[in-house]
Amino acid sequence: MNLKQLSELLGLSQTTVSRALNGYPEVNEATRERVLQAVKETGYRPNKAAQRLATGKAGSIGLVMPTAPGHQSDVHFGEFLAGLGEEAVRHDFHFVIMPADPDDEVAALRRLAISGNVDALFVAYMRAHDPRLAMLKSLSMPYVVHGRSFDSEPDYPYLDIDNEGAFYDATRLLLQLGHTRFALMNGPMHLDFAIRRKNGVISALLERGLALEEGCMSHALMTDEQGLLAMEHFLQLPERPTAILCSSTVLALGAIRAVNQAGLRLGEDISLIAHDDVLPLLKPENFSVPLTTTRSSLRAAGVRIAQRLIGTVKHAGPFPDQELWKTELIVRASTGPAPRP
Amino acid sequence: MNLKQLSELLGLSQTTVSRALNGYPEVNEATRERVLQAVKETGYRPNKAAQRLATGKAGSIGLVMPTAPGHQSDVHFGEFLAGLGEEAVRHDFHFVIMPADPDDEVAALRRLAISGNVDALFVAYMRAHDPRLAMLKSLSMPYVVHGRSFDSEPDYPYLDIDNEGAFYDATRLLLQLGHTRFALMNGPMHLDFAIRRKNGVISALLERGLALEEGCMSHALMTDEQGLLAMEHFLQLPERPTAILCSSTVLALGAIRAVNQAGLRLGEDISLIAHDDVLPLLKPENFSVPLTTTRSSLRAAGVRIAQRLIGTVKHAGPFPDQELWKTELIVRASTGPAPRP
DNA sequence: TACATAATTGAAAGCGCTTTGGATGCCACT
DNA sequence: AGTGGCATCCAAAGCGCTTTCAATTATGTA
Repeated sequence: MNLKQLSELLGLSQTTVSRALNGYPEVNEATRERVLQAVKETGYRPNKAAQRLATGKAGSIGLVMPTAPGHQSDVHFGEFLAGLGEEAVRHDFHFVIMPADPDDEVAALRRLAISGNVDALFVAYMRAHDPRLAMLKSLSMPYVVHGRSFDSEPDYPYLDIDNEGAFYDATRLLLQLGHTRFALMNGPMHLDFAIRRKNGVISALLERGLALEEGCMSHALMTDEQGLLAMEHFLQLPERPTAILCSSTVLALGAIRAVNQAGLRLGEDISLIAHDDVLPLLKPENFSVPLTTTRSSLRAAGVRIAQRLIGTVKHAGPFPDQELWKTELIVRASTGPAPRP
Repeated sequence: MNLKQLSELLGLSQTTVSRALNGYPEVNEATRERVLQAVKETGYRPNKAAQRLATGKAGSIGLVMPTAPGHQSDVHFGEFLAGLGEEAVRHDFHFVIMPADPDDEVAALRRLAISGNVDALFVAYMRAHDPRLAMLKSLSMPYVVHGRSFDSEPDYPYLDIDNEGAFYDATRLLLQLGHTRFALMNGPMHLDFAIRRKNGVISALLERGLALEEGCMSHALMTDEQGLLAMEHFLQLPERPTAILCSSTVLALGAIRAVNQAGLRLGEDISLIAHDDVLPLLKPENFSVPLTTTRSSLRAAGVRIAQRLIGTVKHAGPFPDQELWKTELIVRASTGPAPRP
């Protein structure tokens, strides 16, 4: 069933039927009713590809999903997607997800943009110097970036959390508890948030004349295995750190396994603060020793970004171009006074 | 840059350029080279919406993502998606994901199908009596179902794992270890796999003249909270079960928390076997007491389903219509002899 | 009654691509 | 010279929708 058939069925022109369906005012209410009725009966749905071709809009936002045979799926991605979805469903938007090898990000994003399949783009996993930004700027298609690139003054639309502030505050808390030997378990070094978090830690330490030792920093994929390995490494150091900052509850999961295996007690021998993206599967309060965290909901960020993206496409704006969310510091049992030597 | 402009630039007709690009044989090799060269220089990309409109194909597979404001994101979904993506990227396919309220599944799926945005559909979370099947059958669009509906002889393309066999085997193992009091921690009752797993347990028990008590069965969302609650309930029963079968490592996560909180030892006081979807975040060997599991990779299923779907769209078939994968039973430390009373 | 105005509806031209059904020229073969 | 076959290329017709421009009818006003 297409427009032509439907209009013939109704004895109307395609023009009128189209207008009736799209809520144009210049069509008789009685006629509109008839059309709507016929749609119900026939189950007619406009062909999206044709709509897009005609209007240039198609009610979809595009994103690239990093993937590869060895590439481990990322709960963070899924959680963010849930947020996007929650908002998208309210506006009858959908996503076009282009899977791409992580090495092929820029090209994949460009393909997606030029394909004419999407109205707006979303980009995550920002790198310190992200080549995608230049491309996005040249594109004349709405986009929002999750995170920031470290380069320069950000002159692009983004939503980010105050990573530096979060880890600064967390470090301060540990300092106040008397800790002096710190370690940072971070995400991949090339990612923007990792750098900011590191800076937050360093600047808080600097205020007390402390520094983050080279060996007390790990940069790795945010998986629990990596958390385990990093913590094992930290625990073997001659001057074992007592305060651990951790970029994700996923890393913390492994880290804590290592702590337990070493026969140490979390919150006593070792204090740990993790960043909590509010993953349903890893609630900090459900850890055997509840985790002190810096918290910011990834899903909420997804919702918000979808709002901005969809709003922009629908010209429902204006939206603030740049948002920086504060995180919450929530103290639970994984932090305690520094142990006496 | 569109086809017309490109062809004018080259002094060729749109026809020839189109053919050159799509690998048709009736175009001079020299001409084809020129076209390809021009594409490189101009960065021309065909408009997908137009291609789809013209050909009816657009290189995309569609799926519905259940979501709602309260709806917790599901790691299983993300993991499966990773599998789909891994295969899709090899064929330059993408997904169209339509987020939909779980109550609106059928309608959402229909919208997606009729939208003309996708070449094939994927459907998961099969229900015992799934209304989507009838719709899919009426649609004349390729699809593959993950799981089966319980209704009747399955006459539709599916990929499923042998849920009944898996839980039958798991139960047998526990029986051999001398257990007599069983409990089943299952997924939502209306889902097909939950019923099959239950049947597997029941039939193994029946062979020994045992039955699954009513109070020893829980049906709930597969979250760790629900696992905790269910296990707490089991542990309070007057005749406490000693053998637990568990539909997911996610449930097991919570269940084990409950076991620990009750001061019981996994693998001694309580034996537990969980089904393992091979989620990177929940490796059974990483649990404090490594988990005995029935294993089948969700991601591998995603890869395979994408293969079948894409293959069908590309007429690269034929593919077996129905696949039933055996699961592996992997014995680790969470199972042990039944405790002496 | 005559004419301007508003309310409805339609015909047809795109949107950017694929594909059918010819053209055209060139060669080999009778 | 006449014929058929090949290799190349092109004009134009769609695919299913939106939107411009114009036509038609109904309504109100002088």
